[in-house]
Amino acid sequence: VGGNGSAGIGGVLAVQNSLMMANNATAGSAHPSGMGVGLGNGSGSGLSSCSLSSNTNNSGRTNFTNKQLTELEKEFHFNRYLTRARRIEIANTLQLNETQVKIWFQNRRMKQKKRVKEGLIPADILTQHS
Amino acid sequence: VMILRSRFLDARRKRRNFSKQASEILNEYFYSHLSNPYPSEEAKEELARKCGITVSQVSNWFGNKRIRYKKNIGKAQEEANLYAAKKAAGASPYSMAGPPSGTTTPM
DNA sequence: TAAGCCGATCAATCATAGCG
DNA sequence: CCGCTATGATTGATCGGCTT
Repeated sequence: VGGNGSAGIGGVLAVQNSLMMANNATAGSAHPSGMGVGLGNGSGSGLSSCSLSSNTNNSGRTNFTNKQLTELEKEFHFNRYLTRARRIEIANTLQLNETQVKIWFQNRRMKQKKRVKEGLIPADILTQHS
Repeated sequence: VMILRSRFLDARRKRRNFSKQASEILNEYFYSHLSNPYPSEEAKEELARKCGITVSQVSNWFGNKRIRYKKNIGKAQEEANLYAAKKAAGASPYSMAGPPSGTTTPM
């Protein structure tokens, strides 16, 4: 089922492994808000070409490698927020766009917030207050 | 290769289908608000309570439902539509406005 | 004015549950 | 017991709104 055409053998393969786990705190604020209505949408996908070292699927989804995810996680624990310089450095090292690194951190923050919210994951290191 | 492959089956995808009743409640809400199937945070909390699941699970359910509903339209989905029509007839303090389509959705 | 973040959602995919 | 479909969860990326 290899969904994606990840190499058949001896390739990168790799399915969602268990690369998660982290903790932290920082509460945010949740606010409801009115928004678009109705279903429908229509993501305009205008993809084409691009066969560089980006492993994007048929859609515009990038499949990060374990290495990339590991590095991002490591960096995240070090700092949940990136500075422009750091972002550039990481993007360069991992061969990703600055935007992808930025987005990854944003999603990661949300993910953690969610975990703290319901799940009890926490403990978080970095509670430097009171 | 493929080694690593999910070391330990994380408790994440170890899902358990929601109870029939929970699905009833969720579907009722969904079809009763087809014109805008986006429950507010408060609504999600209440649905979560009634269904005995978490708010995230409610969000996941609606997310999946919306997408999968679209991918069908014109299938058993319309059939499920009468689901709401039936229940809504009984009690539905919500407003049903413009349904997805009159008859058949040309496309 | 532009850039970043948040919150919600989308869309594709994974992995398992459940039924025939 | 096996194969297939239904369904819950994960996640890179997008959208609108607000802040800096």
